[in-house]
Amino acid sequence: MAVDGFELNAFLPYRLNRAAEFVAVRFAAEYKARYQLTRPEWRTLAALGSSTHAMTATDVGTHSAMHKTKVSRAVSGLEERRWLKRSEDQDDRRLEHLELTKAGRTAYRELTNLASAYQAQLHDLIGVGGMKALSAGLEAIERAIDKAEKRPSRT
Amino acid sequence: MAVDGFELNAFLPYRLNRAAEFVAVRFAAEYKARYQLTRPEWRTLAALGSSTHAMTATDVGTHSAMHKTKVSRAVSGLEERRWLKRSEDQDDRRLEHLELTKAGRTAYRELTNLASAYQAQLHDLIGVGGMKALSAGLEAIERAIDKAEKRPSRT
DNA sequence: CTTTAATAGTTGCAATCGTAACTATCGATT
DNA sequence: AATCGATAGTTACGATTGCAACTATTAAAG
Repeated sequence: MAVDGFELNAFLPYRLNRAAEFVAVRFAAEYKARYQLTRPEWRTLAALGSSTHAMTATDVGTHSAMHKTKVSRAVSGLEERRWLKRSEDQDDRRLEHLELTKAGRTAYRELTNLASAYQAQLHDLIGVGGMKALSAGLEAIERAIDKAEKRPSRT
Repeated sequence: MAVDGFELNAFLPYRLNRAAEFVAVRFAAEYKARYQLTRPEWRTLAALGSSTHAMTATDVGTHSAMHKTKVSRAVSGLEERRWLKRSEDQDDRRLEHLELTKAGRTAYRELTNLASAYQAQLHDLIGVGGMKALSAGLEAIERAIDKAEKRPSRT
């Protein structure tokens, strides 16, 4: 269709962004309405809530692909709500370990109910096949991300 | 792994956003450095450049999943560079048809070279299988988006 | 040890964003 | 044809963002 060899509809960053935005907007509207949570806050809550052990802010950033200042502010926000508490690392006092409080875990559980319901809607929308393919494709990217995180890069 | 039934690593909005962000950041750095282009500007340029006919601002917005104010500003930016020209619709004067100028098409061609090179890198990074799966999955979402666009929704 | 480089996290500030309100125009209803 | 509701696009303004610079701390190099 294009004169030269480039096909925008096959260009991954464009397609991914479009899909991610489409899918995120509706869900964000839900938790924003119910909890006045911002996107970075939800993503931080999710990262912490899904982890069995405490994480540092940097961990949250790499796990969610968020800029460190975004994480920093989200952490402050969640702390003000008393959904999260920080604790200094004894060996390395630059680090702070982040953990959800009881209230935070409760909120997380409620949010995951919303999330599950939304995931089910998406499932209906794109079908089992689409879901499986997407999952496999995202896994491939996630492997690449992990690989890239060993050899560092500024985010 | 999670206590309840929710698995963040299987939650589509989170995964998509993460992947999209990872993939977009590196590419954005390239065209920002070479052309001082913002992301919305690149996306608008891309939408127009890949289309055979003129588009309205609304078209650009739905095609790229960008908010209309973002599109509006990106259009102004591209117009100032003289990469894009507007023309009023004769039948409906609310509409303006957007087209790239010669300079705009040239820029688009240069940008698509960058894009192709980047796409090749991604291809290497995630492999043929990952690429195919991802493509199939994204297609499923894109179909869903098109469907959703018939029955409207505020973006 | 002392100096230097690297890392974790925060913050000031300018740039960007999205909501809501606005202008202008069109189509439908009466 | 006057009114009302919808749509295209813009803009004012408060909120959010990311860059760069900063503090504090640790690791590495000499």
